[in-house]
Amino acid sequence: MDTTQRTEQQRSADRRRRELLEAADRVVLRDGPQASMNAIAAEAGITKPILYRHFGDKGGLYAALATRHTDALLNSLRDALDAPAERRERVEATLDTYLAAIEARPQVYRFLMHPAEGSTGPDQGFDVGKHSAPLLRRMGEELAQVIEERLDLGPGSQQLARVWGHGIVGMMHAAGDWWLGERPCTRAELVKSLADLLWGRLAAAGDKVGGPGF
Amino acid sequence: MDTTQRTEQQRSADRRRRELLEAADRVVLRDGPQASMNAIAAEAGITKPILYRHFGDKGGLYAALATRHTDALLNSLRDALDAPAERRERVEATLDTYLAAIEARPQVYRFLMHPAEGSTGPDQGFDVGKHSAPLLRRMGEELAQVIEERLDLGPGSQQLARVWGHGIVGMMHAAGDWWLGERPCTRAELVKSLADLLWGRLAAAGDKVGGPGF
DNA sequence: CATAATGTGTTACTAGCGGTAACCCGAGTC
DNA sequence: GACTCGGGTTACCGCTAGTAACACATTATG
Repeated sequence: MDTTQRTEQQRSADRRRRELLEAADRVVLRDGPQASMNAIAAEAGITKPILYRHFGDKGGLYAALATRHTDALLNSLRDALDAPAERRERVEATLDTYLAAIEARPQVYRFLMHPAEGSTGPDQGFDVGKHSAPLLRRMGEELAQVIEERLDLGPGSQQLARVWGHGIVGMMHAAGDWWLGERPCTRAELVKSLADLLWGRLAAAGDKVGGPGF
Repeated sequence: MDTTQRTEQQRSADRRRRELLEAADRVVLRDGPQASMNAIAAEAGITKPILYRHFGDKGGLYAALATRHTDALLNSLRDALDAPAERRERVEATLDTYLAAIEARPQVYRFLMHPAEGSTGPDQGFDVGKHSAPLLRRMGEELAQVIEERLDLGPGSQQLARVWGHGIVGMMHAAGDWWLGERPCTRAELVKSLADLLWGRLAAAGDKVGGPGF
């Protein structure tokens, strides 16, 4: 039988794969999104073609790497979302979890968010770009699912939940990106401000006296 | 005096610059964000070094191109924001303006949003990336300014307005990006859903019966 | 035991990118 | 006529993603 042999090889391949991913992780953490295949191969102590045998192309490597971090982050977010507390507290916890993650490892974050899909190569249409739902989309869909599962939104709830999921994720992302660059306030303040926004303070705010209103 | 001569040259240079930008526009509209300097030069009927003499590097060309479209879009948004109507209507008009813009010219939109900053070149740290506030930031700042000018937000209003500005822009962007890819509903529906989100319907919604609440 | 096959790795290459140095040529000027 | 000078080109550099072809070890098989 070659099944045992195949599993043996499979295991070995998986181990190598994990080693390569860890090396890639280190390089990305050091060099950011511009990490080149050469650099990653060098860090792993091997040469490029091996990387390509394992991951197909840069998109494949990106996908594998992204899936890892994405899964980890999504798990954290789910935990925050599932904590036993008031809705507002949960929202704040989720926002804070996300912001803490991007604060702790900005290089990884930038790699995930700005996958440098420019791909100087001649193959742009091939399978790069479609590799794995680029984190933002996945987060949006996940959040949409949670919203749709737990909130009573009346008719058209599914569509509404999806719009909100992507919208909220986008809000979180853009604000986080800006905050990470300028650090204009503490994380807690940012969380509170965003939660206030989601709680309708924009609609509730009064016009400034003398102004034409907004 | 050489002032007349200089203005003469200046005018000529400006004309060329505009021609080049229009050529670049055409290429970007056709090829998307991967438009190469070679392709742009070819479209303009000239060769690369001229482009580099005019714009410094790819970042400079991007900046010039982006500034153009960004200014146009920002003007449209300001108009929508300044229309004489209720706040809710203004917000909806602004959202709709943005979404209509990205719907009308998705290639340009993708070029502006995902500048392909990967920049395979060896110069990543030089001045690329810092060129011009990448649209999202500019929109965020503009919106923040409008919010801060017109709304009475109490203490810390400036910070709050900036967080909201970037957050709302991010929401609009992410939802728009997703919508543009999947087209799950009409533009009007999307606008209404987003406005509802901003109006606090998330906080106001009831828990789904039987569920643990959100 | 020799030989074929198979996985694992390398070197050396292609094609295309952003960016630049060096040259080239026509138009004015002394 | 020599001379600068702005606008243009060719030919190149160093880098990238990706690949073809070759080399070595191990293992299965005659």
